[in-house]
Amino acid sequence: MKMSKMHIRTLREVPNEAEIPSHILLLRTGMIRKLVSGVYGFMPLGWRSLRKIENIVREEMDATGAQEILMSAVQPAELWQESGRWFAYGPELWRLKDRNGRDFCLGPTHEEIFTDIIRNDVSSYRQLPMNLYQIQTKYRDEARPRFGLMRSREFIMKDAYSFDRDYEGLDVSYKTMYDAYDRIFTRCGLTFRPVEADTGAIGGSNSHEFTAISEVGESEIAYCPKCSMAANVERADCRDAEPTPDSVEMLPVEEVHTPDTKTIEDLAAFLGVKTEETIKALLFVKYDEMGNEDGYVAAFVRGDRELNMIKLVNALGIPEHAIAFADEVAMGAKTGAVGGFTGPVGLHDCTVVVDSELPGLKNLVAGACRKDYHLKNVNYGRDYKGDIVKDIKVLKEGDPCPVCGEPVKHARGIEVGQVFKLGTKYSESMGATYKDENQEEKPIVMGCYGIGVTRTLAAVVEQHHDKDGIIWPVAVAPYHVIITLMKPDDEVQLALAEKIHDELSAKGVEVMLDDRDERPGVKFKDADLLGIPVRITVGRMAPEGKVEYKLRRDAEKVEMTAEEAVKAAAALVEAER
RNA sequence: CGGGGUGUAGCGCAGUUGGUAGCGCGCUGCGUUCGGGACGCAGAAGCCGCGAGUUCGAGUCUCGCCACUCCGACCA
Repeated sequence: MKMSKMHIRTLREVPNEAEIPSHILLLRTGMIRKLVSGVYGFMPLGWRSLRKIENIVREEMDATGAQEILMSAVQPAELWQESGRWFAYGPELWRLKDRNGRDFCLGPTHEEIFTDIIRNDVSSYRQLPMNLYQIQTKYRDEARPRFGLMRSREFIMKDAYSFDRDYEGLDVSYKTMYDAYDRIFTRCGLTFRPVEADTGAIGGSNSHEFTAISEVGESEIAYCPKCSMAANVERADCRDAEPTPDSVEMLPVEEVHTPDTKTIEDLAAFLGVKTEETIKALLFVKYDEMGNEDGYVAAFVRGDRELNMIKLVNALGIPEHAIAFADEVAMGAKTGAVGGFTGPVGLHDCTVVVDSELPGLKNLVAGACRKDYHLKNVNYGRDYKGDIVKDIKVLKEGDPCPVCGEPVKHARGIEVGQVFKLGTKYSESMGATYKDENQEEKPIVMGCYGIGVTRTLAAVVEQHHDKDGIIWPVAVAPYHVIITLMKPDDEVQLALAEKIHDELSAKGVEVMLDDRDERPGVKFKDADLLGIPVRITVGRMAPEGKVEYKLRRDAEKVEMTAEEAVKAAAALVEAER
C-alpha cells in the first residue's frame, strides 16, 4: 500500500488529554480518534491492529470448538429484571428508553441474552456441552473513563459462554478457555499473569483474571515469590494473626479518657500501645433497590489493617453500589456510633461485621461509643460479637502469603481478560434447563469468558514502546514492513522500492511504501512512531540494488541487496506472525 | 458524586489596566533544499465552549449552564 494514498495523520505534539504512553501513542500515530469522553473510533492503522488481535482471538476460540455468533448490543430490560441484574448491575448499565417509554440497555455483557438463546434452543443433554462466543461492541457508562482505550465507555469485547450438564463439565470448559487465553495473550506479545479474582457483578463461584503487567494498570495483584499464589488484591485471602495465647487472661474492661484521638495512630501513641492492639471501626449505610436507606453496617478490623470493600460487600451479600460511607451523625442517632470513637461495644441496630482474626485477639483497645473515650481490654465473646465474622481485610505487600506464609509482593497490571465459573446463577433465575437420560429436568451449568479486545491493544502498546514510538510485535502490527523511499521522484529508487513492495506482497507480507513527498527526517520519525517491525530504506544505494534493513526493536542497521532484504523480512514475518 | 484545572484556527499554546485576536506546528501556492521532524516568500483558515448580564464597547468583568481533564469516590 502506498502511503501517499493512505489516510494517516501523525501528530508531532502530545495531545493534552493523554497521560499514559498507550494513549499518547495511539493518538499520535492517528490510530484512534476520540469522539467524546470514553468513546473512540479506529482509523485505518488502528483498525488493522485491532483486527489482528480479533483474529488471534477468533482462531484460538475456534480451535477449542467454540462457535462464533453475533447478538445485538441493544437489550430489553425484561431479561435483566429476570436475572435480577437490572438493579444489581448499578449505574454503570447504560439504560435507554424507546419512544413508548419501554426500558432497554446497551449490553455491558451478555449473560442474559445467551442464557435466553440457550433456554429456547437446548432441551436435551445430547446438545451439551456447547460454547458460543461473539466479538462485539460493549457499553459501560463508566463513572470516570480514562487512559484512552484502557477504560472507555464503548469498547470491543470477546465474550464466550459455556453450557454444560454438570460441574465436572464446567471444569473442563473453564480449563479449555483458560488455556486458550494463555495462548491468545502470548501470541499478542503480552507479559501477563493469570490471578484469582473476585466475580463482581457477573457473579459465580470462581474466577481468574488475566493481567498484563504494567505500571499504569488499574488492577493491583498480590503474588507469592515462593509458591503459586497470585490473586487480585480485592480477592486475595489473608492469613489471620496468631491468636493471643490461652495463658493470657482477659482483663476487665476499662474506660479511658482519650481526647483528640480520632485516628488509630493518634490513639496508639496516646495510650502507648501498638496499632495491632486496637480495633478500627468503619461505618456504612446500605441502600435498597429503590435507592432508599436500608440499615447501617459497622465493620471492624484490627487497627493496623485496611478494610477490603469487596470482601465486605461479599460478606453482606449485596452489590457494591448498594453501600456507602455513613453520615456519622445520622448513623450515631440510630446506632450509638460516635465519629472517631466508635467501637463494637454499645452499638445497636446495625449489622456488625467483624474481621476473622479479631475473635482470637485479647485485650484490645476500641472506641467507647462516647466522645473522647475508648475502652481497654475489649474481648470478643465477652464484650461484643459480630453478626458476621469473615476475612474482610486487605492483603498488603509484605503480609504473609495465605498459602505458604512467605511475605507477598504486589504488582500492577491491566486486566485484559477474565474467566468465570457461573454455575447455575443465570440458568436458575432464567429457567435454562435440559433433560438428562433419566427424564430429569436440570439447570444448565454455565461459564463465561471475556477478553477486552480494545484494552488488549492498549496493553500491547503499553508494553511495547520507547521514546520514539510504538514497537509492534509482528503478530499485531498494522503492517509488517515499511519501505522508506528517500526520493520518490528518482526513477531508480522508486522502481526498486516498488519491486521490493511487490515481491513481499506476493509472499503475503503486509507492506506500506512511504512514497510521500516528505523529507527523509519526517519519514524516519514517522516510521519509528508507527512502530512497523521491519524498515527497508531505499535511497542512495539503489543503483547498486542495495538497501538498508533495520528492525524497529534493534538499533542495528544492515546494508544488503534488495533480494536479501526481501528474504530476511519474509522469514521474520513467517516466524513471528 | 466530591475537590482541582482547562475550554481561543486541525494540533500545541499566548492574549497586559475591557477597545474588535496572535505565535509555533500543520495546511495551500511558488522557489531553494533532500539519509533523522529544512528554509524563504506569498496565502487560507477563528460563533474566543454555550446562554444571560454589566458596559458606548467583553476573549478579558459577573452569573448560570455545558464539555474536556486530573485526584478521589465508584467500577472489570
